[in-house]
Amino acid sequence: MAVTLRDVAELAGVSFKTVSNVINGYPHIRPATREKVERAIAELGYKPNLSARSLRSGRTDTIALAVPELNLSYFAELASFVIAAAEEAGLVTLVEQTGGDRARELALLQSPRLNRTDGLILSPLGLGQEDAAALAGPLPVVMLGERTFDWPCDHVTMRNVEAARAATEYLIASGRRRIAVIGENEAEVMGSARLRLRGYREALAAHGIEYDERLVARATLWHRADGARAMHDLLDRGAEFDAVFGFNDTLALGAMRVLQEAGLRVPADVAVLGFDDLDEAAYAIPSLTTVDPGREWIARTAVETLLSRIAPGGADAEPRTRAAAFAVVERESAPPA
Amino acid sequence: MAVTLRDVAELAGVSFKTVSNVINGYPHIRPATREKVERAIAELGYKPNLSARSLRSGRTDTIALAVPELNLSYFAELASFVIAAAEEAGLVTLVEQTGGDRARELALLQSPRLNRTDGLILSPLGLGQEDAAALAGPLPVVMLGERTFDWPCDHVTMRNVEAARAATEYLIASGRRRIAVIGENEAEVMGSARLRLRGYREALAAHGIEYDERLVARATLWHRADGARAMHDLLDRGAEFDAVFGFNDTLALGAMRVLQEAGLRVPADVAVLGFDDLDEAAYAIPSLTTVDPGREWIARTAVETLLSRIAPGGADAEPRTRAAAFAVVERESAPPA
DNA sequence: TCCAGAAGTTACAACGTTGTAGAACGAAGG
DNA sequence: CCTTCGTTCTACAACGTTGTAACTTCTGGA
Repeated sequence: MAVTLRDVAELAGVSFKTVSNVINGYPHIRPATREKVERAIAELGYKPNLSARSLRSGRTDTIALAVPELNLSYFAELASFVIAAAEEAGLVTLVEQTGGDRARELALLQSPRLNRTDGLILSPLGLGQEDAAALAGPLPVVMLGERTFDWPCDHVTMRNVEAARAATEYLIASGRRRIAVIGENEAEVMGSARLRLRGYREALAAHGIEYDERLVARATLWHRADGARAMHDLLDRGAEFDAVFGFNDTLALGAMRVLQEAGLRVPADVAVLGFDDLDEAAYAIPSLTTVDPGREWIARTAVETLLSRIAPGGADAEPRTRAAAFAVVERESAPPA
Repeated sequence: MAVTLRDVAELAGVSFKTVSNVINGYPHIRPATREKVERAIAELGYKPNLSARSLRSGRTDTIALAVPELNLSYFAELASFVIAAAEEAGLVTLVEQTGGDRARELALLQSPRLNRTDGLILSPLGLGQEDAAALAGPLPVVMLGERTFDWPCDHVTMRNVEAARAATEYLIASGRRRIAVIGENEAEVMGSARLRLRGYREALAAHGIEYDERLVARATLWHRADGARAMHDLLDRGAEFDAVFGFNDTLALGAMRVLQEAGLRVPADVAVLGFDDLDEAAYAIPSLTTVDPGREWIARTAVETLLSRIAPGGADAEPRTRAAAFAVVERESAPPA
């Protein structure tokens, strides 16, 4: 039913292998032959069967991208960049959602689905050191997120600790002293939450401000609703603070909403600072001061790194870790000093 | 290098076809044989080669989802639901971004990439009636968006006209008379913009309010920045209005931001109403009154529709159109009467 | 005891492509 | 005119799976 190489070959009056050669840019073909073949291809509307091509050649020209959830804006924007970068390189992207769940992350790594893929970009939340073996397979994997475990794969990451420290110091520099944080999650062994908390604590320590556990609000998932809930917790328990650092923008925005519902003014009474620099942050009211973690660079670099792994001989290189530059983006919710 | 059926067969001491039968759930297999085979599969960590399976069987267990951009929150949330629904049905989702560009939409429809796919869910912006031929191929396509053209495929849609009319009537009922709209795009022959504008005009007409072109602001893309720009246009040209209806939430949020920058109070001076009910809308300040278009239902129904097309014999059925229920979600930016 | 039919297993041929090896052809060099 | 060597094209064999059809081996009824 579908048009095959043989159909094209017959119409062009050549062997089907010659058609294959034309398609694959084999150099030694007479211009006249090439033209005949190309005309036949156009006439029949031939499209190569990619399953057959993959089976034979081993290449799929497809990558997988696995994120916790696509309706977390950070991951949506990340995915958008990854897909665009992959497309530029001629690759299609298959998107998986893991829910940030260790079991689902592991299941994905074992899944035969990935064998229709040349590599995986994974943004893990649940995996730990004990899962290193699951990554040892032949499939190239690029991890998004700090190299906190000794996993045998490339990492493309943001500078969580440094950025969180810079963000906190920005608040301190603007005169805030009682800085609450939202997003701590002790279940996460070594993910962003822990690293950003560390940066926060380093900043406090560097400025002689005591770490106060009462200012730390938990949030396992990082939706707006979780930020709102966390802020309610803080308010309910009578915590006193003059700034809030949300471990991501959605948490910060959820919290900011609750602050204003409670009659507190942002930034007059409480400054709010986020992390991610979502498109949304610039349009919030007040606009959200936040950390730009270099999302686009991360996406492009992840694709690039994966491509160089996939390339012949690329599998042998030592695992690399590359970190994006970050910047505090000054806006209304936390004005500079 | 990879483990194949033959390796498993050898270890289990059966023919490789028997292994295939076990994997495919063929009923007539002795329990003892099945167990031997399963043990061998587990021991070798066998995973079927999906390219080979696709080549032979014609099925790919993959669907493609094409949206304009994943960093438009509406499409991110939609994609999240589609991927989840597909996964429940055992399908993997391949995500494409078209930029809402007719040429790229057409290119995708022609692309050999889709032959590694059992079907496509497409959210078109640029296609028109003249492109019907491009849809006539063998690949099942489910369109998201009103059946404004006579395309030979299924449609799963929101009730754009009715919902926009209801939204406008909601504003009218709350006492607003000068209602600006943001998002008109005459380049789009018959997309959401046109339909929502029609609903708006119907509502005005039904209440004896004259349609005033000066209250209509254009926006080709529907990012927050476009909403902000459109609102600047309205303000710059001295348009007088007591309400704004953004054709989607991001436009409305961008506009709301500019309104407040200009010193106008929402909703006291100007009511703002959006369309989409993004997660974000509930946390905006003020929270955004909007239309819930039934996004999750649309996503699930699109996957379901595509599945029934893919199923044997499904190709023959008449094209169906199914529309989601909608609801105006009352929030602060446009309080009820 | 034999036979029919079901249960259980296997052999073989595709699916459409690319890699390898080599055949046919022509041009250049002696 | 023969040899050599590139150019151009072709034949054949995979890649790993599933569909078809056939072959055994059982089971139960006459």
